[in-house]
Amino acid sequence: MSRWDPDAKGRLGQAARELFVEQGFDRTTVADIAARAGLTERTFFRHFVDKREVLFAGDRLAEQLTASVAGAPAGERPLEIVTRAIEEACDLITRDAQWSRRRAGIVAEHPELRERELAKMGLLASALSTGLRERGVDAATAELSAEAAVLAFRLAYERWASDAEAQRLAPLVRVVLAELRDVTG
Amino acid sequence: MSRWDPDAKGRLGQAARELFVEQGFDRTTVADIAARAGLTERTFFRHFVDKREVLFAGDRLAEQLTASVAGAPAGERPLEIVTRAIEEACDLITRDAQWSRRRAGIVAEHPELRERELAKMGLLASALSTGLRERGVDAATAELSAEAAVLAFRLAYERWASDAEAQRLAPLVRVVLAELRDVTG
DNA sequence: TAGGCGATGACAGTTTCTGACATCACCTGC
DNA sequence: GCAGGTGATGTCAGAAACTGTCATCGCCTA
Repeated sequence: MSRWDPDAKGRLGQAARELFVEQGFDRTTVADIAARAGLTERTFFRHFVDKREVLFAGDRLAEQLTASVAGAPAGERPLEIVTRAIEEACDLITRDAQWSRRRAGIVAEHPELRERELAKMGLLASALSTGLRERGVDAATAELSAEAAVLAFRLAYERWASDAEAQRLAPLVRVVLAELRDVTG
Repeated sequence: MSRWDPDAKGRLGQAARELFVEQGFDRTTVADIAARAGLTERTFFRHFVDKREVLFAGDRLAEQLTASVAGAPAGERPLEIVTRAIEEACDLITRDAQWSRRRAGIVAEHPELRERELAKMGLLASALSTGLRERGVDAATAELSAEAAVLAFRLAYERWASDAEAQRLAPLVRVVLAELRDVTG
């Protein structure tokens, strides 16, 4: 696998994941990743804006959430719409449970990765909020519903990742959302 | 003002703020900041862990929040405790309204600064959550109350910063919290 | 088969950030 | 007064992350 072989981005991602597991995020340089993928450092930065981004390439998530919100039945409460969109995404996210937990561990250990994760959550909230507004939901309700659902997802994901016994992620989102309702109610 | 004059950290912060306003965050190097403060780049990194941190040096915030939670009257609801703690912090944060708004503008324009801002919000939520648990609140309620209050603060702060007409920040937090209750209820 | 096009390489350069050691100002005990 | 300790700063070298620029490669098409 090198230079002109297909799926350079995928190979870079795979190489990065392997190296992060083998020797940790800090001690892996971008040059290491590129070398394992049979490419150069410069090419890495053409596919990923920075070194951290390789762990957050789930670009389709926002699109899927947007599509899910757009396809929700009429007359439903905004919070219910975005919550179900997130539930559907949960299965995609935790498809490879072992990697998901490993990845969560790596992110948890590195402040700069936690920052990026929070930023990505913010993007998801924006996508959901925009989707709701396009359905005619007023701006404040859209923003609050989206942020509340993403908050629930974030806390649920933390619990899921740190609990080796935990099975499916989606139900945990409902649990956290219920706790949020109790706390604010 | 140079080398052995007092308050090196303060001078670095002041120089950074001036330069960020004058020529933007990107085009200001750490060497520029240090030079204006009469110090060296190396000394900058002894006072701030990285270039971004100079805009987030409000270290006392977490302490003040913790103290505020610890001093709250017994028998109050957790959400009420953390909300009042945040309201008290609002006045500190917006003491210099002009700089607060300028700073918010700089942060909003730079993804890497938005990341850091979100991370700091996370630290505030952790501080509030810990404070609640030390009062005997169960872990889930503490976490949810803290995160809900910080979410309300974050959205309120966004609205305040982007609305030149907005006066005090604290009442906006209550408004957003009420919206959150409506949305989840 | 020539030429256009997109992806990659090569290379130099800037900037951020770190480690190691020297130097300076101040304070303390004698 | 002065030797020595202590904390803050300077100096220097260097790694690593990123960026700009131009050359090169493989493929596709006229």
